[in-house]
Amino acid sequence: MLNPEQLAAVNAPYGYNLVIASAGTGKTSTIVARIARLLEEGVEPQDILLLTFTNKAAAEMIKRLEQKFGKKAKDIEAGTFHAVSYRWLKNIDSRLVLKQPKELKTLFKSIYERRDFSQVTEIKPYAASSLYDYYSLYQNSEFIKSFGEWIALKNQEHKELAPIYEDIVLEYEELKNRYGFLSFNDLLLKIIENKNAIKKFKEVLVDEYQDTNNLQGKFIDALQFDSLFCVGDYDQSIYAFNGANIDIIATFKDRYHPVNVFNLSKNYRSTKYILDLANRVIINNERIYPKNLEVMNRKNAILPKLLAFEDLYAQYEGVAARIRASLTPRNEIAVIYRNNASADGIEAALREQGIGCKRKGGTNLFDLKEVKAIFDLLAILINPKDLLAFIHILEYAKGIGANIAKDLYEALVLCGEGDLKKGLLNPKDLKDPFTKRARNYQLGLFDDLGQLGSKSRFQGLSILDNPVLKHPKLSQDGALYLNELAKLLRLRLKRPQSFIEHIVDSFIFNNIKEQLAQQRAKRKDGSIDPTLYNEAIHKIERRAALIVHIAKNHNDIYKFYNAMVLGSSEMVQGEGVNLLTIHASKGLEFKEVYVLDLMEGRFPNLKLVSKGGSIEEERRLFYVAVTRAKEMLYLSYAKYDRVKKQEFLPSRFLQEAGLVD
DNA sequence: AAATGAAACGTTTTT
DNA sequence: CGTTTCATTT
Repeated sequence: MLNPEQLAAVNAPYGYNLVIASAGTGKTSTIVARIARLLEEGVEPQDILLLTFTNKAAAEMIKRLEQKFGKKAKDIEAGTFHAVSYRWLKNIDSRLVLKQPKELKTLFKSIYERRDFSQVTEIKPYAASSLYDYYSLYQNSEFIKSFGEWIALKNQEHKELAPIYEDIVLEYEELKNRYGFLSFNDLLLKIIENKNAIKKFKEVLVDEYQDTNNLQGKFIDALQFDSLFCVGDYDQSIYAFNGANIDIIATFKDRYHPVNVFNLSKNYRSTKYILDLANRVIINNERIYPKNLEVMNRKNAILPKLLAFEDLYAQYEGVAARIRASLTPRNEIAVIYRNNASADGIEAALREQGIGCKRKGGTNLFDLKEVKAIFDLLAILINPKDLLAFIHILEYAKGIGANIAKDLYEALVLCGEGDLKKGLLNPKDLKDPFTKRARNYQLGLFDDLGQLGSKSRFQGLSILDNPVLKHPKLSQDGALYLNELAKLLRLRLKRPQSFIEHIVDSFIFNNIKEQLAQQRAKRKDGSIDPTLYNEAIHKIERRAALIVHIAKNHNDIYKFYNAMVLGSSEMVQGEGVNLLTIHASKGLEFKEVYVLDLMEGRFPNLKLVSKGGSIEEERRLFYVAVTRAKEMLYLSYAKYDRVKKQEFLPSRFLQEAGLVD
């Protein structure tokens, strides 16, 4: 049932509509009802675009609409900015390959490391990783200045270095292009470039509008629509580090004419005590518009409780003990923290007390070597020129490192006329596929590659006639790996599930499995612990089976691969108590909430504040954290860290909340 | 150029 | 604590 405020928003005329929806005011229901109304009015589902912050949020809203409208709700264009961009780009080019940010960072770093900064200035240059982060932030926020200009303006001390930075970025873009990689940012940038390829929508709805950054803002500008419906809350903007620009929601009225602004002020989620506490703290931020929340939840109001502990680990144990004693169902309890570093402590304490829990984010499935290997093999299968995946796989062959792998890659691409797979299976018979290297030798830039070897060094391989086998430093193992890779590539498969099954059954994957298990079972003296070894093998096989299982839900191999890149962090495994960062908790609600590590320095995270963050943003984080709670809220801190021998003061937010003096 | 073992390092948040 | 980097040997 909708209240009059919600109804007013739902019935807004076509045009520019902004809904200010504070925490717990039924934002999702309002968006769902708005879409329902559009459908009832006869708007075609495919003419509605719903942009959300996570794919899970989009899926939930569509699910609710399906209950009322059946299958037709699935035709609504819905998802994150990135997921939707990907879907559209796929219509233009069906073979896109997304890369994990971590991988791209490695590529970036390899370019960075070839530069010499020492001649230019005394200033210590940004580390490769920071420079990459700055570049990503630049892409998300700046459209007029060049990267060099932008970074020079941001930090005058680096002005001398800016041309080098800019050159690195240029080369990075070039390489990314050559290897056929797309980053998350590229998805949006490409859509903005190709805006004519996108059809016109009747209405575009944007959820979590306060966390829109300039790139996403530009994306919305690139769309054609009759009507725009944005929903957000200034006090819940917590993505400044990703370029989220609070001005976008604040200047909505100035950028569009005429606008209708709706305000949802009735909070259905939390009790009065919880809301009062949240408001006492957020009031310390400058107000853009007044906030008078009306409390609708009047049941069992329990006072929020401060939990103070002498030591960090006493805190984790204490919170776990409380959860064990709690009568609330485990999956309605959440433990929320500012920094992922808090997660291990609380997870261990919960496990120790036999309490199941599920963690979102943190250990990405993709971070596991065996999972990475599966997807690298898949990448080689579907991307004709994936250098990084090729190097990663060949590095498991004895006698091959990054350098030889790169030689082989370039030679294969040369023999395959731009296609790695062709170079391996149907190579042009070049006398010397390593000419590039030889030319460098003539310039005196590199050591001699040595005499080309003979292909007949190797026997019994099905790729015996491949000219890249002439590489003088290629080992038996290396040749064997290339041969096995060729066998894998020769398969003509369709369904993602068969792809993954064949990868998992392959010689290469089993060899990698063996190597990883041995590594993981190694004792200090170098011997292998057989129990650990069997355990490791078992774990790897279970994970491989999990990937096969996930693949069953997909029909298109490209879509499957990219869905894994786009959505791997949204997957959660396990049952029980929810462990989340504040950022991950956005949009969720729980009956009972614990906020951990409320110490000055850690939360607010003052290191970040000094590096360009802001105390206001930290305060909004606190606001988001406490407003996840429906009935019970526990705020916890420790006075001392025994391991780091560090004393803590309670967070200033606890003072502002009136819980400590 | 690769493999191995020893030492240092560092820890923000997400699509 | 586990990963990343460095130094040494082959």
